[in-house]
Amino acid sequence: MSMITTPTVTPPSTSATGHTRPGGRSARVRAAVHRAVEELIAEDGSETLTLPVIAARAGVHPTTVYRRWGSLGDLLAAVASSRLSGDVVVPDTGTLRGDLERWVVDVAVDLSDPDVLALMRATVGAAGSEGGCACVADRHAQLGAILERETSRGGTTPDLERAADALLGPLYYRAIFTNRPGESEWAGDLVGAFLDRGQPLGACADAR
Amino acid sequence: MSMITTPTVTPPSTSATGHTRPGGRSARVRAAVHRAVEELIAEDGSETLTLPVIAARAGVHPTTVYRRWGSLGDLLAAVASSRLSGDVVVPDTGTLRGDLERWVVDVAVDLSDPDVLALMRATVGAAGSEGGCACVADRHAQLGAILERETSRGGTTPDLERAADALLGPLYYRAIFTNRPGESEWAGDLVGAFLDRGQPLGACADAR
DNA sequence: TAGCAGACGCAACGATCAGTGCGATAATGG
DNA sequence: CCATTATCGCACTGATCGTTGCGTCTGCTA
Repeated sequence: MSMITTPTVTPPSTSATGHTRPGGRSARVRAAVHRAVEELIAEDGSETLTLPVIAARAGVHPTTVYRRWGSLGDLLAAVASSRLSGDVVVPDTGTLRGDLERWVVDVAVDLSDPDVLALMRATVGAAGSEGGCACVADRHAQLGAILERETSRGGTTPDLERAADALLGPLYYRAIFTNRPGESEWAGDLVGAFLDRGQPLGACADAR
Repeated sequence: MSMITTPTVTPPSTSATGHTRPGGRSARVRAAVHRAVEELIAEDGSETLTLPVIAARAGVHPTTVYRRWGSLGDLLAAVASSRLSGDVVVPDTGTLRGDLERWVVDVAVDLSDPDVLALMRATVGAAGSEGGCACVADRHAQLGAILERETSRGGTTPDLERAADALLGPLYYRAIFTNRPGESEWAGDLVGAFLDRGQPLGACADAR
């Protein structure tokens, strides 16, 4: 097994809300609504984003959306949690550095998509702290899996919190609070700055 | 001069929109609307946050809010830019490390306020990328001032971008995407991890 | 002090939203 | 294959939003 998928939920196929009836029509409605949310956010950027508009785009009655998801925040959190999960697999390059570098670059590439950014912003704004957690929960789990595998290799691994601070922190900070999404090159340097801690001060600017 | 204030705008006193008439009534209306936004966000957390509600809380006619600020996103960006600026001064402790440590702790304390968090989340969600920039523009300028002063002392300073990634990144990442706002102790360690780069891997977890 | 112009309040309009019973449909389990 | 029940569509209502035109007020300037 050279690739392990993310250890989050989504076990079988469609993965509805996971409660009662993940059958055919419900899954179809869910997919349509999710796609409508992504499309609308990609177009208007969370302006004039209301439940009736989403329902109309999805070809679904507004009542359905109100009943299944309740509020716009919950719907956005669900869409974000579903969209931002599962599309990044954790590679196994044999070394911790290689795993981190490839994974960080993948995350940076994903974060460079304006649609993903708009979805994350809207989710954070409408769903509060739980929305923010929904955006990065999967990434946190992936990072934990990478570190855990290094542990199973017998290597010494840094703390998960520290790794999240040093890697996820700059990535998401740049994505949300600045206009430069951060290129792949810069993301790779992030891993170097985190792992290689023997360089003198000031040499980090051109340490590549 | 032992303290230098932030080098952003807000030169004289009230600082209206800066366009034409910063006089008495306009400033009063502006202050009332700003306070209303902060109060409402602190209470309901950006749920049911609309312009008529804000106007009613501020004791101002909704038309005024619509005409002066236009959209909810612009209003939130203005409030955030005003609220998140000027309340943190850049101390001068004599050393780069001391300046950074005190400033980072101040930022962490400010970010531990739930009201500030709610305001930032709402701004990011409603105002898009410019809203995010408005939230951290002042902090970026303060960090630049700290580094610039170290340069004027003759010391060698790290890159501003790197410093923002290593300090602002974890701070705002934790504030927005997690529920743990990050204590002062942890914030101080951030500076150490950024400046002291001679520790072996894995020792950072208990490097305090 | 007097005129000017920007800023505000008022009232009204159309449009849309959020929410609620009720019947119909289709997916699940025996 | 059939009963059950979760899920969805439909029609409807009250409430609120966003916007506009016009008159008034007040801060600025000659």
